[in-house]
Amino acid sequence: MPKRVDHTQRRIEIAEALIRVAGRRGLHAVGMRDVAAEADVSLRLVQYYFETKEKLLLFGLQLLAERFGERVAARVTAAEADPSPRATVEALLMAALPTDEESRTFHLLYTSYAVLAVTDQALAAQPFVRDPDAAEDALTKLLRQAQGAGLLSPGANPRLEAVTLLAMSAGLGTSVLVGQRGPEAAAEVLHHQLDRIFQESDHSSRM
Amino acid sequence: MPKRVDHTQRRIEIAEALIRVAGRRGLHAVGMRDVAAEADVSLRLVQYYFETKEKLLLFGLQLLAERFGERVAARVTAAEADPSPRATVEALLMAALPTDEESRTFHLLYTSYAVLAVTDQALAAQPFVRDPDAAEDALTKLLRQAQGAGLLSPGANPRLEAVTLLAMSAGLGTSVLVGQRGPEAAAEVLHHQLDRIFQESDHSSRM
DNA sequence: CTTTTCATGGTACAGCCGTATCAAATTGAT
DNA sequence: ATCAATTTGATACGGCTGTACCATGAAAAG
Repeated sequence: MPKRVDHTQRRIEIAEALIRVAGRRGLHAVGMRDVAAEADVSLRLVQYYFETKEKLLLFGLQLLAERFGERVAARVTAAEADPSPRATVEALLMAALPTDEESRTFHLLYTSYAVLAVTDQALAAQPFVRDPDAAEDALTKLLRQAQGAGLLSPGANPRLEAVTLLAMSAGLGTSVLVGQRGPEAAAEVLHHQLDRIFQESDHSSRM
Repeated sequence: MPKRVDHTQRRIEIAEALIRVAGRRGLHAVGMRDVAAEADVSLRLVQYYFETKEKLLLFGLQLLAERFGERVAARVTAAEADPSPRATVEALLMAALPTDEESRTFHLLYTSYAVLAVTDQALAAQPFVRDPDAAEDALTKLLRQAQGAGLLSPGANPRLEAVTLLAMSAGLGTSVLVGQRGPEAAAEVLHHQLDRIFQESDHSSRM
């Protein structure tokens, strides 16, 4: 048999090129030829590994979500060195803000995909909802643990707070993306909200 | 001189057609011919009133923002019949959620424009930031008034809460748009957040 | 060797897009 | 009525897009 190439690896390389060029010029502006040029391969090769553009986009979305999930997971894991549950929660939420170029690209492209999914059924069939739900579950779990440790303000509803925090984080992320405010300002808002939920200090009863 | 037509009116009609078809098929999928067909005029006419597609898009965005601003203002005004400041705030935030078709279209298109503006400088130059800032100012003002009336929880920061609420509303709106949750669930989250901010004596909360 | 099968390249094609061009109506002022 | 400004209409053009087609290079198997 002829030269064997790891298809999956090649597909990843090409999809990474897609993500790069889309992050620069916008998802709407990227064509097959742009991806080929960015990946430094021929147009035919892009067609070879992804028969159609739609499949390329789907794979790109998948890869994007995967990569970002890993990024968040890594930060959360790193934060778990800190015994404080709040640090973990904070790491999770902050990782979602478009602070550096990588997260900025993620935010931009994920939003682009989401907008497309509203009117494109092929994208809508993709697990767009699954990832946010996973984040919701993970955050809820963290909050529940904190609640078990008596760190949460009384009467807090972990799931509700998780939804609230994630919605805030997403909204703040978008506002940062469009330049309405800087990442620091967004972080501050998040921080303040965490202060409210993790009401550890002003509990004067120590018996 | 020939038949006099109100140019502004015609431009509005055509831009409305743009908004309709873009709300249905997505902004990325709409072309000049689609707009012409939707407005039931010839392609040439669309070119006549908007020399270029870019100008059409810009005008469409402008109209969209204007219309939505009026919508929100109308709801807020209507809510002001209710003496409770909270009702006004609630009206403002709820009007931004994609509950019916009109607000759904607004959310979809505004997000589409915002995403485009990140990589397109012509759109970025548009006052994308002005409108959110206006909403922020308006909401801050409302909260300050409520605070003056002693209705807010102690130590609340009106501006910070305004930013928080709007970010949440935007994030929740997106999640509703992509079908992650229903409008009722989003409203519930918002409602709960308002319960927290408006912490005074247990008012006779109607509804 | 040859053969077979995968991998790559170049290029052509049909279609759509925004825009430009060429005409023709319509209508108010002279 | 005539003229000319304004508004509408049909169509053509160049460019770009995704995809299909045909060919060739490379390397393992016979």
